[in-house]
Amino acid sequence: MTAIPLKKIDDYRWELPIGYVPGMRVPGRVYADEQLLADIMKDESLKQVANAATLPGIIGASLAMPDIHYGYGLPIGGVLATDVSDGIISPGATGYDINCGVRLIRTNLTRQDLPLETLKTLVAALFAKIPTGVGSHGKIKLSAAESRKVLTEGAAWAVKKGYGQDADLEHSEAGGCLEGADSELVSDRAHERGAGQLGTLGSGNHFLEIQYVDEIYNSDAAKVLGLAENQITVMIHTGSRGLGHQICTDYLGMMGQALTKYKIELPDRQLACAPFKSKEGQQYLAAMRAAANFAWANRQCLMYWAFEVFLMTLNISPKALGFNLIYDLAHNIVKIEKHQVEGKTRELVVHRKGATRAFPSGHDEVPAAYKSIGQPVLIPGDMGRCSYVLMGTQAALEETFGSTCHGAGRVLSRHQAIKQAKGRSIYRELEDKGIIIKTAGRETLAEEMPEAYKDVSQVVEVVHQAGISGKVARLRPLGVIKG
DNA sequence: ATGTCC
Repeated sequence: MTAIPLKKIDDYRWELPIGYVPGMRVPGRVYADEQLLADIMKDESLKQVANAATLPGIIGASLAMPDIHYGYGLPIGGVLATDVSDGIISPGATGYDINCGVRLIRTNLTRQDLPLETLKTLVAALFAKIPTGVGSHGKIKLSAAESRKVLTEGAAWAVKKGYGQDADLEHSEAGGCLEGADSELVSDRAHERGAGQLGTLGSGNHFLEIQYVDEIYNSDAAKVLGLAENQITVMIHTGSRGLGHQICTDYLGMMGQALTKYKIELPDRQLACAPFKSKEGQQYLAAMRAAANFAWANRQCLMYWAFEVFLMTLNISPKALGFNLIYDLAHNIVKIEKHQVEGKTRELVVHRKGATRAFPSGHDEVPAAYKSIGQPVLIPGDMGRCSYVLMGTQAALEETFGSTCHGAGRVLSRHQAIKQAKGRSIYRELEDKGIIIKTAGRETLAEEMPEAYKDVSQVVEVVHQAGISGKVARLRPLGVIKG
């Protein structure tokens, strides 16, 4: 095996020099400590970081967050920015689950309000109400006309239908809707797959979790977000389901042909792309935005049903419950953003694939309520350990196009995890730690067991120490439903 | 992630 020529910049930054892969236009830059780096070097993800550095119009560096692992084309945990004038846009660098993302909800409850029996009842009720599992269908069956509205209006569609309130939209990245979505550029098959899946959780690492605030690192920021120790929160992690997956598949096909048409040479066809300004590039952008809007509507519906379950199960008033959205963000998406590049403002095509936007205080796109502290960054961990709330920083804006990590990142493949879980009861192991789980299938529980993931605390420590986000609070799981 | 192989 050839050694990877990584150059240490400091304890948390590593450079992958131009030349590691032929045709690199910029270096790669990896955010990691030595221990995480050892895991990262076990798979081919650094090669994928280098491959992305060959893409036309790439700006700065091909970036990798500490939770990177091997993915389709670009690693999960990769950030790729290109210039709108001469750069490309790539579905493989965005990911199959378009606008996979996280939503965090605060409540007025504390841990004491949820003794074990109440918690069990709540988890069972959530599992009964919210469809989970691969291919699951929800209670909303969208007509063709309604489907088009969802794809252009996003979370606002759900709020208009009564699933939530206007304040939810203000507390969401992009207000829960990207302008410029075009439902006409979404295939019939994608529409069909999405029609029955609005308000469903899905499978894999997607979850709905009841948590409590276990530790506060920044009390001023926590106060602005409405978080205090022992408070109950709810986190929802899901995306655009079969609809986004189908859109990615459809456009990967189109981009494969675009490579020939636009004479783009790549080290890996999984990075298939088209010039941003080309017809193909613009069509993918508009379809990708439609999928992103579906995902925002999806998380909005799920939040509303969770709200109903809490009200019914605990038999309290909405006011007493105080079920308010703190923030909702995308961690698989392409955004057109203005950034400073060598002292000049340039418009960039920012691909974040398993990476979270982390804009600083004062930034235009941070909700008014959080302007003083910066954009909330939500980092889901595995179901046995913890999740984090961070905030965006100026350093992130300057170094990583305003980006940070997105989660723990797998260390065991699904297959390896199933093998290691043989003969064990993961359910019991978690219950012994006070965590109540309900999943559609035993296999998901094994695939998603805590040891299948890196320690999210270590990942978060890297981005905190590197300064590309700041720790605000740690959340511990109490009850989880999964697909 | 994903009607985990149209």
